[in-house]
Amino acid sequence: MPPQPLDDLDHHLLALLQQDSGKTLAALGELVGLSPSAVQRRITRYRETGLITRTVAVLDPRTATDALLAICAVTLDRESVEAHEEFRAHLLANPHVQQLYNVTGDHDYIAVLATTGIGQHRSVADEVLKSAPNIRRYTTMVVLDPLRTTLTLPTR
Amino acid sequence: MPPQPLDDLDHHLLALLQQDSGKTLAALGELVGLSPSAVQRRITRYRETGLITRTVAVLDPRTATDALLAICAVTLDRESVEAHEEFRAHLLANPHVQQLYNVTGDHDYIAVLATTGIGQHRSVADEVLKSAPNIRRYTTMVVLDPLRTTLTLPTR
DNA sequence: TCTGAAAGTTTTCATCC
DNA sequence: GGATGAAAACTTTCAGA
Repeated sequence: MPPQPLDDLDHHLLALLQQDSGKTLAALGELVGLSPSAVQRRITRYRETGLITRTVAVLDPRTATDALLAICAVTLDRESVEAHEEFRAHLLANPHVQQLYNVTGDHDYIAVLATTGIGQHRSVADEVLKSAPNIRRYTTMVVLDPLRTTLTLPTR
Repeated sequence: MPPQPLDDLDHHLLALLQQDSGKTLAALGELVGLSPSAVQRRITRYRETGLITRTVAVLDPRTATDALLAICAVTLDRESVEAHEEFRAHLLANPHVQQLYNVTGDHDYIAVLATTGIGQHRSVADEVLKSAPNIRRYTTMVVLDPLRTTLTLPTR
């Protein structure tokens, strides 16, 4: 799948779709200056090339049933490939791991845990972190306010 | 807007919609055991109550034009309300700030910066962090691998 | 009050130019 | 890239449980 070069209209469309994918092809076309069929062709291409992986509904963490977010910085006690693989598999198996990043610096991983409250957080943290293999240490930061939560990526 | 209690069907629907909002009402109805119109009524309610804030297209950070993610932990040098307000406004004004959380612990904020490469990252980091008000210190962790990037929240 | 079904409208999809 | 017709989806309305 050759990652075709994007033109100005693509950048514009992708920005719009990342803000709101519920617009009709006609509405999108009006905004970017294309016919609905041209918009449709481009969106189909984004999907086929894997640029757009999925479209999802976003819940408001402030409205959602007492959503509790926590950010964990994790350092492994071994740097072997197997240790990392084990750790990743363990965390990715848990649906409460909303995000997981392998990062540079003092920590190896940053994980975002999403639960419905402090009670659930405790049990998930126990299961996900305490029982995870190869962890040297971890720090948990409870989210007091999710000021912005998007997955928007710039395309240029 | 009364945050109406959710029943089992609501939990099921919300989980499905957070995974893929592209399904048709008929397909969703089949999965949860409701008619398309009943499904639509519920989804409309989620939107009206603000539980679902938007539906968006998700770009693959690995496929997207050399997307570079970085996670910054920020500590402010003053704990005044004004200092926090200033800092938040400054960061939220920048579209490259993909996520921003106010957290407990040694740091005050965790920010996720999304750029198209190290060059853009430098300029954004300069603009967003160096010129931000009230920052005592910050640490930047470059994302080597975005193993999971969702905004999925559990509803129970 | 919520569900299911049907009618009317809009959007999407596929093929054409 | 634009346009058209067919298919599909969504929205609204209404009657029943």
